Amino acid sequence: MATPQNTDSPGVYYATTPIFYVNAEPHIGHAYTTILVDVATRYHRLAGDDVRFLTGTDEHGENIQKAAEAHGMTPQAYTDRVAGLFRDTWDRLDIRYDAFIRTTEERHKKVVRDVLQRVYDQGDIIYGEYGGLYCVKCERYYTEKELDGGLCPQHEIEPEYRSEANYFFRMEKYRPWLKERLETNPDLIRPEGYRKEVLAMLREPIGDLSISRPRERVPWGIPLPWDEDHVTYVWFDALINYWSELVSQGLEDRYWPAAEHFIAKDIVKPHGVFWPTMLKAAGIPLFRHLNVHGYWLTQDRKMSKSLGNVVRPLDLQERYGNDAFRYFLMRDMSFGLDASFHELGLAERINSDLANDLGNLLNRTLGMLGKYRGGVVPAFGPADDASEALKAAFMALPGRVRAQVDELQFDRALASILEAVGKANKYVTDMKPWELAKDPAASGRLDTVLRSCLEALRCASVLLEPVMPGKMAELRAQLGAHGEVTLDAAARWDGLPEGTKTAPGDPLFPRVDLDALRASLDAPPESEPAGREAPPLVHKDEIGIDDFAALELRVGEVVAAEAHPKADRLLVLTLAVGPETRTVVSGIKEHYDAGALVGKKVIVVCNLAPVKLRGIESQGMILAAEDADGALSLATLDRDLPSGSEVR
RNA sequence: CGCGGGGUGGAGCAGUCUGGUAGCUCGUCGGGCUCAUAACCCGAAGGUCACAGGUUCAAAUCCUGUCCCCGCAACCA
Repeated sequence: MATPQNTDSPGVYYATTPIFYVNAEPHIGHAYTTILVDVATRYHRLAGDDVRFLTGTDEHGENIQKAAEAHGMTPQAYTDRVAGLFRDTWDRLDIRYDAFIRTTEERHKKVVRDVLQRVYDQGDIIYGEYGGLYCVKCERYYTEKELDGGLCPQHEIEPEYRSEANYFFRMEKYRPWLKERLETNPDLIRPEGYRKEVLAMLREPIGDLSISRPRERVPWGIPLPWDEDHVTYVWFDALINYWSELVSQGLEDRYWPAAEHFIAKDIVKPHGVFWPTMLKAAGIPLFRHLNVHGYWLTQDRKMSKSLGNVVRPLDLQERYGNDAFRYFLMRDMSFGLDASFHELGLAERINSDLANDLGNLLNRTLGMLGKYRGGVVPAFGPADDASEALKAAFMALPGRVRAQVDELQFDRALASILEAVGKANKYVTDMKPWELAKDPAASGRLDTVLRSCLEALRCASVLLEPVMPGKMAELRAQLGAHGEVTLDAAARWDGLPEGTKTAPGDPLFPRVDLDALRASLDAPPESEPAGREAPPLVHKDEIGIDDFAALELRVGEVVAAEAHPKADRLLVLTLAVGPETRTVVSGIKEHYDAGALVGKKVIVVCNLAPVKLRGIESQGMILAAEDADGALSLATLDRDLPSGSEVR
């Protein structure tokens, strides 16, 4: 599991989540990454490793500033509130993090400034002089490769050389080094697919990284130590949290090279490209692994706020229980791949694995123990093949689970454990303890069966502890087990002292009524749950009537519409505006079928400067309303008026 | 020819790196058991592992090509 240069600290495990951007409430994506790290760190704690788990919040930048304004709060008050929201969520999900870093904390800012200064002093941060070929119309830079015969591919004009008043990190300089590093460290980024993706990024110039913004425009940031008129921009601020928190506690020597970063696949580039080159420039050793997981999909679309399909983790936690929810997330996603989230799938998983197999094994075992042995743990009776086989299956588990966890195969680790639980259930059926109980001569054999089941349950509870800390503690409480909870304890078949009094309780995992759930899922959707406050509107600067009158809006009739041949989201519309015909390229392909648009009368902005979009000139734009979820509706006419009519 | 992921019994997935009788959960059908949360156990039906070539004694797995689906990027005047 360790890479060749990082074998120096095999028993040390420093795991991180990304620091989450506080412009929204925590959702399932945040929750999954964080639970994942919680599970991974808890497994390493079980194994006795020296573990540190860091999470936190990213609180700087223009968007935060705007969001704070929109809520009528200062940035500090706003970020305080949202950071608190994240911490509350993690508490409720039973996340046991060791440290929580906020990028607005002094201890973080200090380290960021130190690192910046160090990189600056050695000449890897440069001002202005870098610049590049800039197309004034696109308002962006182009690399020579992107240019079409030296001309901007969009506007076919010659770009000008321009240098911006920004600082740049000389990232490109480190590209060959990083490439070589990834080639010689095949598991630095894992799973494999994401390593390949980063290597693909490194095949072409990655350019230098803009790392500052003028402070006058974005005051909510960390000023550069050598130029207080600029603040750090995004990544040089955020990524350093993984290092700054340790430094602030004086723990970098103890934990650093053993860093395990966990991220979702959308931030592979910053973590796979920016971060390693930054570390290299700062003279800090590389992290041990970058571990990349996929998305949870609902209705096969990415979970996102704009789609309005956010599954709120707290809702599910309340309905199904935190432990069962964590179990589902770990069991139903193969690390690195996307997975589908369906409430029904969650419920089925709970019933089959947790209620029927594990919970029921506990219930039937304690039931028999109470009936036949007064609820007191017996010594083993004589051994037999079946009991030995069951024991062997469980004794092989800790090593197997450990290996699977090291490979990030949490789904398989859980399957392995539940497979052993299944064997225990079969063992009960095969041994027929209820018959042994009728035969006084079989008393010793009955002891063996009961004791074996008890040990199986205890071992399973220890191995499942990292995923379901609450329920597994309950399970052991019912067993009367008070021994230590370690990987070693899961590798013993004598962890429950004879004479222990068990304490049967309520079913550990009540079954979910699937028929009722199916019925409720099929039922017409309830109206939007009340009580969710609408976010305040963000207003633009006030304008005068003259500004408005500068717009030339007219009625246009769609006479033809077809897909843009070179773009996925664009339609090419041909509009009749009075006697004129115009071509307008519009980004509505996902919302309207081309055919259905013909004949519609829409509002056209006629005096907008024409622009080439993916090779086709658009002569104006059409108006549409867009809601918070991204749904579009074209502005059209209430009564039929001829095309060309002016709109005011 | 932008980058990447996926296509495996009715559903959802693992297995593919490291070829060797195709596996898991759910669902269906039949049986067993009765300690237990209508749970547990056994058995059956159901798959030409997207398609076509190739390598091999042997291919879901390796190679080549094709088709389809999905993300990302680009694009949204």
